[in-house]
Amino acid sequence: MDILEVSARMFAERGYSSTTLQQIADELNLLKGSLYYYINSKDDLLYEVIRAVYWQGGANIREHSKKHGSGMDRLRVSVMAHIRHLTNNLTATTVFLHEFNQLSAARQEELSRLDYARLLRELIVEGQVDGSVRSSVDPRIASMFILGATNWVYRWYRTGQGSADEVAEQFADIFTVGMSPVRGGAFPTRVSP
Amino acid sequence: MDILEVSARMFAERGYSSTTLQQIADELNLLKGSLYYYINSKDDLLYEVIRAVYWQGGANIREHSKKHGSGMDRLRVSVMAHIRHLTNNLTATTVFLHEFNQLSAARQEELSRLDYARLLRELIVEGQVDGSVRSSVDPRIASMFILGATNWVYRWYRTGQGSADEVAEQFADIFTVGMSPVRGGAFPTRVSP
Amino acid sequence: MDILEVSARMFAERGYSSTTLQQIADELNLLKGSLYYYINSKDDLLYEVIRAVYWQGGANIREHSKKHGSGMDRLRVSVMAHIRHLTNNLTATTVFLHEFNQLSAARQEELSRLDYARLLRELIVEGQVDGSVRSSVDPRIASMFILGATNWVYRWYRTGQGSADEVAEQFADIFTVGMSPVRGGAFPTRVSP
Amino acid sequence: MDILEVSARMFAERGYSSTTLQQIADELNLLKGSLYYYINSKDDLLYEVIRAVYWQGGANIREHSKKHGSGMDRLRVSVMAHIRHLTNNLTATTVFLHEFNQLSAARQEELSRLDYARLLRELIVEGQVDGSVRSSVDPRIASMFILGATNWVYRWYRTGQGSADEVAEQFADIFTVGMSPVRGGAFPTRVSP
DNA sequence: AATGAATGAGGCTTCATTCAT
DNA sequence: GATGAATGAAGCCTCATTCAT
Repeated sequence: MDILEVSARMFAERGYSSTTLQQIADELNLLKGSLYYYINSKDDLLYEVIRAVYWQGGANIREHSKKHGSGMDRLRVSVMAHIRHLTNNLTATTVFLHEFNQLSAARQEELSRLDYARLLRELIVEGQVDGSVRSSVDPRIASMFILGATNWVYRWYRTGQGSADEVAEQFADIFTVGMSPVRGGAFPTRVSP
Repeated sequence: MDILEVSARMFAERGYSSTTLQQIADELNLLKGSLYYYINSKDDLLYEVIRAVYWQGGANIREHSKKHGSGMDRLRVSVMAHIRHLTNNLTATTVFLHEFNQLSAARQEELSRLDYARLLRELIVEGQVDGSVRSSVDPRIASMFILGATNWVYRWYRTGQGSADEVAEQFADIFTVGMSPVRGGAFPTRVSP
Repeated sequence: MDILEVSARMFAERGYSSTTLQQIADELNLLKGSLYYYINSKDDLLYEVIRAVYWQGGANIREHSKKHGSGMDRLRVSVMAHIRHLTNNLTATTVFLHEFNQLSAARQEELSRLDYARLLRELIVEGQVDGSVRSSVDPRIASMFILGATNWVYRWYRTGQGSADEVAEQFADIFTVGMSPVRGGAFPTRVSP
Repeated sequence: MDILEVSARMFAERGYSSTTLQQIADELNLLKGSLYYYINSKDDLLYEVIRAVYWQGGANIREHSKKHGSGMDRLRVSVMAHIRHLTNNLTATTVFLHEFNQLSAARQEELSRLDYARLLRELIVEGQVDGSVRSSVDPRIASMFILGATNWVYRWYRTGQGSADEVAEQFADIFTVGMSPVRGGAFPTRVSP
């Protein structure tokens, strides 16, 4: 069934609540009412789109976070893998990040059990234990920093304008260096704001 | 008029298109139709909320980007100021970041003339010229990296849980160090993805 | 007060129910609510505009219909006077003819007591008695014929494009000749339809 | 679909803007919203009603204007046919003549391409060329004279009170005689107005 | 004489959903 | 598997009218 594909694309393009079942049906050469042979509700459609990319994304991060290496190494690998995953699934990721809170409270709750930020936070903490991450870093804030940066990618990355690998590497270089223990000298001077 | 305040709060809480004028009117102890004494359309309400925080935010970044110091210094200062601005305007920022694309194409266009990312990108380029930013950094990608991280703040930052200053400093420390020219030695070894 | 003038003009231009009190107030540099210092209701405004031109028009016809001469002579004179009256009062006439049936049933009834068609019909009948109007003419149909022709004038006559007198004379020539007893010969041959 | 029929009747009876979709739906035993399964907007409903009778009317006149005979003969035939057409389509004609200017400017424009008055004017001019119409007649004014008389019919003609044929003949007799070249003598003396 | 803030009723339109066929 | 006709609830918006000041 490509109802999910079509729905994902349209939700991504014009937003969940601005997409009508009529439009989805048109795209599928079906009548509006006929959709209900396949779905139970518009809500379910959104849920399915989000759930799929959400679990895949989580599995992807988790898988890479279990590789060998320091905390920092595994953080780097996991985030790069995450960026590749979301650039490979741009429409679904867009829907996920944009329309998550259109889901019912119960479903939002359900999908929050797999907490991307927590996965990253744990890697940072492990990095601080093994010395690969600077101890002055606040794991909670830093994990949100990285997650925010990656979750913004769908807003500007367009296939064809530079490879996803390049983005992943640039991102990783910045936070890897930025969170490493200071080497060879003083910390950069602060400029008072 | 606190129609704007009330609207901003409700748009932030439940989304623009899930907020009804009925609900806004109820909150203000007005009849639905009475709102039209103050506004022209629901759309205008969204526009006003977004426009205000958008211009303030831009002015704030721009102002700080003109201070003295190296490109990196000014980048650090500007981003920290931006974080303080958005934590001080959480609801409006939420509406801005979540509902921007519910605006008419014309209004999106209008509000895109002031491009936050460009402001940051310019500072990065200037930093590369003056040597305060590592030359291997891609200004376009790095500016999006920082903007993404800061634009995610509204999703997890809640007043009372750690100060905004702390967030700003942690963020700045990471990208400042992360984008500096390498000091005293080799670049961290890449882990193949 | 030129509320009546302004209203008449706007009713003529965009129709009674498409004209809002807001628009009328704007034109008068008043606030919408302030109109109610002068009027009782929008309905009254329409009524006043129509009543004025209606009575004037009726008085005008009646006056001319009492002059000397044959029935036909007086019909001619009255209709020509009527045409001059309505071209001199184009906006009010437009409102009268276009919006008459937006009036309440009671007011329509009231304004129907002065029946233009009846005035014309009586002249035609008198003309048949005195021999100035062909006896084969049906007075009821002929009076409607003339009234229709004149009541259409407001739709195409524009000040400046030929004088009203010219229109009046052309009209009068046609129905005067057309309703006269046949002279000097046979009636024009009918073409079967 | 008898949505058009019902709508035409109600528009004729109480005017376009005083007719609500609620009333139309009630008449059809539908819910208000259900109408939109059949129509796109209230405006379209008006357009369809008018367009249909408008084209039919134009085609009817044009067809008869191409018959054989003098200009006057064809004018007579065409006008008589027009009267029969409008008496046969009283409600639609009423809507056409009363609500035409409630249409959007674009649609008014579109429907003005077929200009009834022009068709009549051309016949009059041809009549002047072939000698069947008096040369002193102003074709533009005379065509409006006839069109006005016929366009007024819907206001007073009621089925059952005299046949449409009778009306058509009376009308035709008046303007036919009235516009013929003078026979056997002087023009009727003018009465100075 | 006029303002300004509201009211309240009702209008057009949209849309997810249902259900007999 | 799918259609076609409808439902029903709700949404945005308009506007004549009121009334305290």
